Amino acid sequence: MKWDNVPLQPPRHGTLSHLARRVPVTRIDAQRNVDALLAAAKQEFALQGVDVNVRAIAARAGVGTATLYRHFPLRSDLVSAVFRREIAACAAEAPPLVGAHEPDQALRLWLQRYTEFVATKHGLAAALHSGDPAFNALPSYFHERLGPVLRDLLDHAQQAGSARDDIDPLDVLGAVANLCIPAPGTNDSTRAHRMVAVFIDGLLSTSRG
Amino acid sequence: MKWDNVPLQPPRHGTLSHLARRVPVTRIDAQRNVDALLAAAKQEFALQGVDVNVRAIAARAGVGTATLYRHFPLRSDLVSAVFRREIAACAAEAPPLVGAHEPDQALRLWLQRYTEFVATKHGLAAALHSGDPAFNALPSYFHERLGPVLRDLLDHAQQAGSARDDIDPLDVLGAVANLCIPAPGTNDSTRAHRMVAVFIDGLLSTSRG
Amino acid sequence: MKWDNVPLQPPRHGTLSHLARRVPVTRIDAQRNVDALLAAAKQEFALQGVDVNVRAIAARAGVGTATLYRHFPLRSDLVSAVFRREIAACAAEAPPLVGAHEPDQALRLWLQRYTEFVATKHGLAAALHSGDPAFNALPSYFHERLGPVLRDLLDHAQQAGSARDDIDPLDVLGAVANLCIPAPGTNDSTRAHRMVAVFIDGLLSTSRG
Amino acid sequence: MKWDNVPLQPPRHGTLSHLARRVPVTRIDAQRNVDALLAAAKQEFALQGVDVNVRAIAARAGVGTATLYRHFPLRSDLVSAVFRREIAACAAEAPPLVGAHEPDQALRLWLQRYTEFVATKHGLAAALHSGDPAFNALPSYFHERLGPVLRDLLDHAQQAGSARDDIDPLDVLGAVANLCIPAPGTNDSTRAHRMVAVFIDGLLSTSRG
DNA sequence: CATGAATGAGCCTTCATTCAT
DNA sequence: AATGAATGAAGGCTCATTCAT
Repeated sequence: MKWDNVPLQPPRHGTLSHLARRVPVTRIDAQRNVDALLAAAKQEFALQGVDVNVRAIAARAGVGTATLYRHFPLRSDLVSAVFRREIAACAAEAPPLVGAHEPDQALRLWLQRYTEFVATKHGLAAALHSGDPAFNALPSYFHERLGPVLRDLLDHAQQAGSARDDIDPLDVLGAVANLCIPAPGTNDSTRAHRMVAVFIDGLLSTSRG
Repeated sequence: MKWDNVPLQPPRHGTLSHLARRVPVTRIDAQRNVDALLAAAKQEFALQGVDVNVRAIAARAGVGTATLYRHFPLRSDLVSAVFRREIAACAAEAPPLVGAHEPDQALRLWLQRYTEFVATKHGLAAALHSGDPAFNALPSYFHERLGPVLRDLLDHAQQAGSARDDIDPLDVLGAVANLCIPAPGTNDSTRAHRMVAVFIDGLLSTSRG
Repeated sequence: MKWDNVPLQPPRHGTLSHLARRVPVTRIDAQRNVDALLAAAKQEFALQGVDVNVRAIAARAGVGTATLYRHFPLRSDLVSAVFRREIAACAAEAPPLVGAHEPDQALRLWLQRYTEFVATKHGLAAALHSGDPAFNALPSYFHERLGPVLRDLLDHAQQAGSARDDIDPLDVLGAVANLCIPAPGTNDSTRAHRMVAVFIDGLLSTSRG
Repeated sequence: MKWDNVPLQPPRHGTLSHLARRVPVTRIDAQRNVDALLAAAKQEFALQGVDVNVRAIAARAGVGTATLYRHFPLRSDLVSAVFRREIAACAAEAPPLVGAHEPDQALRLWLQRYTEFVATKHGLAAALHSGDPAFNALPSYFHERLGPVLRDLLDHAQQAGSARDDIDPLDVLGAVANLCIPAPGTNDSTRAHRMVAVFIDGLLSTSRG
């Protein structure tokens, strides 16, 4: 605990020989392990879901379990890191769509893109709702990155008059993620897209009972 | 000789006592335990999900674990038993709705009723997708009971021209169940209903992109 | 069918039936259960060994487990009862052999008969040595019935000069029983007899190192 | 390690440091646990038989149960490891005996040595016949190591004319092991040797009925 | 006397996490 | 910084035995 309170930039006086050790450089081998872990985790997540055995990930990465814990103390840290780039890419696709399509079509296309992302991460949506405290940090991460994006798309569609205005984008994010959970025993990759399409139709319908 | 013992034999003709052994009489204490187990399981399922610790259920019911296994050898047996009656009740609500409402409204009301049912069974939907073989039998049970019901409601709405006709009722059942999975850390009982309402709007929208 | 037994039941008129209850007779149905249990146990012993699941025996006999316990409080009671008759038959075969054969041949033939008996009782020998206290009473039962028989056969052979005289018949009984334990994974019904034959050769050899 | 503090990009060629990870170095503490487990298992096997409670072994070794599972995933792994060395030692005693004694005497002495080995492993023979799949690999291990040895001894004795030639060495191995099973409730360490002596006499007797 | 429901101790096994090397 | 050995708490399940009906 004490080490946590140490100043981030401790005073350096005296000789220079001890300075090198103070410099927080990422060692190359450490970085290699991080990369290997991310690659391994991504594969295992796809194969067995995000609640896969910790040792399986470490084994695939060719490192010890403690190494995994060093770099990713929380399970959610690992999941976040694995999907961070793809989430960013997903978010980055919105602006071009807004420029190239009508508001409702842009919304439609982006949500299908988001579906694509979630549906291919087997077990991700399920894990997000597992109730396991280890994943507590994940939803907020998703929300922070994708919430504003969807808010924007919804705003445009609402202004165009084609989308209902009583919906929280965060709810939509969660709902679509839920719809990506496959039915047990099935392996129909189109089902999620079809169900999401229905949901989007509902989002874009102005007359409702 | 046996004949000597004959007087010891109480008159058998005219009674069914000699057949009673074959009749599987439900003991009242056994029935009491079954009831206690169902009640306990229902509570624990709601609190911790259907994959709750077996001992927790038994403890709450005030019985030994083996007693639980005697009456419900498979986990899914217990889950089925817990939800069987409610599923039946859910299915039974459809005919009255068909008689009392327009087709689309009947569909809408029944799906919200189904939502009510699933949403209050915390962890049920998640467990259905757990991949645990113990739950393999559950989805088919749901489908067998509720599939035809929804098929009927959809048929009516389709004939009335208000519902799309390219949707499998089983998919709808699964999709709505998925939408009932609560967002982690939240406890918004209305969220599921709101998301399902959007989905229903999509179901009932004939013009789509 | 029970109706088949009906003719066995004579008409019960008279008024003394309430006195008959005082007479400690074995009720017919009780005897029927005992018989069914013995038959069932014999089959299960042969199929799965004497340490077979208690419920399997009761189930095959068509009675409850408690009924089994009532008649055979100890596991060994059941085993003893099952084999009692056959053991007696085995013992009874000795005198004729003594009369009809040379001493060594009588010994040889009877031991092979004993081998036949033990070898067909799968798991019996193993159970006798299981160390389970439930079987503590069994060996003495075997010894009491068969010990004197073998003692007699050995005495004759020793007097004829063909058998060694430094052997306890009880040890021989145990040794032969041990030799009847089949090699794991094998089902060679002749192996026990062959090994016992070697052992008998040793018993009957006077010159030894 | 010093090498770790060298330049951040240490020269890898010419060294094996990058391969070191692949080399399964046996940690001294791990080895200590393995030794403790083997010692504990040996004692527990002798006291309670090889199907003794896993926890008992771990407790006696002073380690957690999972540690036992790490080093010996299968029960048979532990049993094999415990007896492996002694079996090898037993096999190794044959050649000297062949060189120093007459063939029949060599056979006799070695079988008594084998008896010594088996007789002191209480419950081993019984476990070999337990039918538990965990022990399936054990008999073949015994046979592979000791079968050829006994085959050799028998060949010599047969060529010398003192041993019968119609016997499979594997059968002898099993028979002698069986003879080592102690009579229940007894603790006569000489009984096995005496019974085996008789069996050997049979093996070495050429005239038989 | 018969029943079979109830019991609960006890077993094996797995796995996230920590710690000595 | 990396390792992987060690941990021990759970959890599921079985089964001999007792007890209420």
